[in-house]
Amino acid sequence: MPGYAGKMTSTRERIIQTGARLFWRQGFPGTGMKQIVAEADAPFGSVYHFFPGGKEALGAEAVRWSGGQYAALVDAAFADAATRTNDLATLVVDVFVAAGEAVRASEWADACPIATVALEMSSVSEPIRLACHDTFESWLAGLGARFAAHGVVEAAQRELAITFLTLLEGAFLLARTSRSVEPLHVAGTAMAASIRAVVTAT
Amino acid sequence: MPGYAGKMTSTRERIIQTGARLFWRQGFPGTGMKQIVAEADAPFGSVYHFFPGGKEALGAEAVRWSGGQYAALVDAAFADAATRTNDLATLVVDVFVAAGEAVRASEWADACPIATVALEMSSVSEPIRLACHDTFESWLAGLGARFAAHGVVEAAQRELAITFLTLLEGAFLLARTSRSVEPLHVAGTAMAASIRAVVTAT
DNA sequence: GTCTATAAACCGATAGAC
DNA sequence: GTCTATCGGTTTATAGAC
Repeated sequence: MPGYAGKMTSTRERIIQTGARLFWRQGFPGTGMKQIVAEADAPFGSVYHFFPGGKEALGAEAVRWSGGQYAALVDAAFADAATRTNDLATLVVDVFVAAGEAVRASEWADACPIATVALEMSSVSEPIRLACHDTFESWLAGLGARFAAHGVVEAAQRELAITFLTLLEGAFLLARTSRSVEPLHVAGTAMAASIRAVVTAT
Repeated sequence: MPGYAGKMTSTRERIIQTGARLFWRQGFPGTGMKQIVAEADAPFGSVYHFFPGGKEALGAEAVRWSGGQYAALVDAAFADAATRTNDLATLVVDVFVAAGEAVRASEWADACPIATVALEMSSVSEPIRLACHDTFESWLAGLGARFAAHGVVEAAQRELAITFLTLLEGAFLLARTSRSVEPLHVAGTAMAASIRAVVTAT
């Protein structure tokens, strides 16, 4: 579980990070407060001391924390792929393949850390929906900047970023249910096609 | 909620259809057996009479039922779009736009009927994961056949089908969290680019 | 097969001692 | 700020009358 191995400092941080990990794996309704404090090695009352808003407030905070962690992970994947190629279309194919290997390595359990919570809670909790929305938007901004660095014109940056995230999320879903990297590979090819379509048009 | 309005016959069918609707909206752990039987207007004991495997067995059955219903819905969307154009790339853009309007009309609540359950349960329940997997595969087969009817060569049919489903699922996720049809529109454009890339290559 | 009552465990949340 | 005990309600599942 890369990105979650950092040393845990305060009780509050330990609760957030443990919550983020459990919400990732089990979803929001599927994770109990009792399990969170138990695995965070914290007293039960602490969670309501630090999060007066209860489970909903903890969920929103955990989503935002996961978002920052995962952005760093994706950044690292891009940086690693950049050591092998400079062509953007080749680069994204490489990133999708790497994402597939990561999901396979987790035995098809760990893909996007917030997708499950987003689907479960977007029509139920406005604070959690907003946390997911803000997180996705921050990812899109990062992806757009990355495409810009590779010469993609400004008008196409956001569209390509949305295409990238959409393909990644959809492929994660199919990969987890099929226990196969095939959807990630196909998504990488599709992403390359979209990039080439934009580059050709300009 | 189109597709769920058919007359309900047996108690068993009523439980499956009500379960499917609630799992769609609230996810699997977020839906209680009590709520299902209450809304299905069935006695509580019936659910364990018809589903000795308990909630897990009902969940798998509900997923398979939803899969059939949704396939018919997507078929209808394609048929409707086909009254306006014969070009495959234009057709898929039309279908993605229509999907976006459907999600908007449900106030960003109803998108894919099984995606939430798939993410929640794929690493928890093997019967439910398999039901989701089989459902996705049946959708892919239907999409592949549709592309074949539009002249897509056999070697590219499955790849394009995966691209379509991946883009649709990812765009549904982003649309629900952002409350915007933008991801569906971008996904439609990306799908068109993939189709044109295949057609150009052959 | 239908339906009710209830078991046994768990849920989120709170009170209050320390 | 830490920790425990507990409340009231809910969960899945079962037992057993009809």
